[in-house]
Amino acid sequence: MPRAGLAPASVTAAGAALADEVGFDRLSMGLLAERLGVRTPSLYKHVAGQADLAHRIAVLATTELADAIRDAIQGRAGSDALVAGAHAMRSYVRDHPGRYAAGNAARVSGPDDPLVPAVERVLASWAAMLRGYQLAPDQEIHAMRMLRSILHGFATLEAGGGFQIDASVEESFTWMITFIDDGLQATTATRRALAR
Amino acid sequence: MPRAGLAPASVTAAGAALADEVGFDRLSMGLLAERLGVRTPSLYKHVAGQADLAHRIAVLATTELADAIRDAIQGRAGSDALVAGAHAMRSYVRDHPGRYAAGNAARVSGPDDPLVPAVERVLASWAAMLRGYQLAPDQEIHAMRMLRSILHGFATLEAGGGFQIDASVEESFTWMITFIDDGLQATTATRRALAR
DNA sequence: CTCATTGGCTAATGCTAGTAGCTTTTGAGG
DNA sequence: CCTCAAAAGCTACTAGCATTAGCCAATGAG
Repeated sequence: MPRAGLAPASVTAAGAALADEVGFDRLSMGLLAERLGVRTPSLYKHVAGQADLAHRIAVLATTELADAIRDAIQGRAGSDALVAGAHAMRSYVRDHPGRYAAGNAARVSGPDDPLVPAVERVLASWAAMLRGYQLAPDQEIHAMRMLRSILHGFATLEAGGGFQIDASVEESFTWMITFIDDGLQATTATRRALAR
Repeated sequence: MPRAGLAPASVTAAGAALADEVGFDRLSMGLLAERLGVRTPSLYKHVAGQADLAHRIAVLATTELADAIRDAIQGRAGSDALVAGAHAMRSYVRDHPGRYAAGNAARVSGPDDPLVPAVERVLASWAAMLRGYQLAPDQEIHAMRMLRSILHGFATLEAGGGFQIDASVEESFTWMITFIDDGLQATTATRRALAR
């Protein structure tokens, strides 16, 4: 019997690709094994089980998402950075719905969990982007949470087919980001006016 | 063997309660049967299977959510209605995370699916609330989608333990709703200024 | 060339959803 | 009060998926 040349990373990558195809909730060890041309028990030589596989996919997805957002924001500031970052995130979720679902389902297992730095990188990119708006320090956390809520909410509703009405989802997204941008600028402007 | 006096509605209600306790993803037929003091196969006399049970819980949750939002908005307008409706939704998801997850996982099965009118009632309440801001007609759909995104996103992130930093989640929510309210009012004001 | 390690396999276990078919309760109508 | 058909429980069983045990061949360092 010839070897398939698998490794934890390649199994994880194949699992992520499969999750994107069939949906994270339909991902099974048997299906993944079949896709890799191997029998189910062989997978256990590379990942500890389904929970481990899901967690590895989550780390992969979060890392990829962090990269995508960082690259999009790179060299931009203010509105440009917000628009670019937001679109990068939406694109990522649309292209990789299964991985993103894995990322949402994952829970941090301990202090050494590689998911922790991956999540921190995503948050750091958003924080860097928001810095361009020069918000009051005590408002940054609120703005950050709002941003995460709106982007995560839009992405998951879109992925779940939640936007049924026949109106451009693209247009709604742009409108929404403009709305947030205007509001953030107004928040800063108000603060400056009060400081005078 | 005495009868347990079950019915589709009571099985659904018990399933919803159990989902809230242990999480929607951990809900199983066996666990629900045990909770109801009955053997697993007996449940199939009342619901067609796990998929049917999940769908019934989704309909229940969506209906309850629609009621909660309608009651909160009742008799209020503008900012008051937004604040009340948003808080009602957040409270509902915090109190019933399992049901809400069932609602999110559900897909409309056909034109006679009772999930359809339930979802429509939720959307109708949000539409009624937004009417108080007197937005331009072509902006209403965008505002609606933004509102759904932000509330759904915040609720799911909160339910999933996504807000780790030691800052008041309550305060963030209030800040966020105020931000949206300000933006909606500014949108209307801008339109009025332009109309002059 | 040797041989320990690694990665594949088959076989078997256990858990969960779901089905078949039997029995008892229930309640409507004689 | 009796009859009896429908409904609601039960036990026993099947099927699918995750996982484990244990075997054997491929690999590569010495």
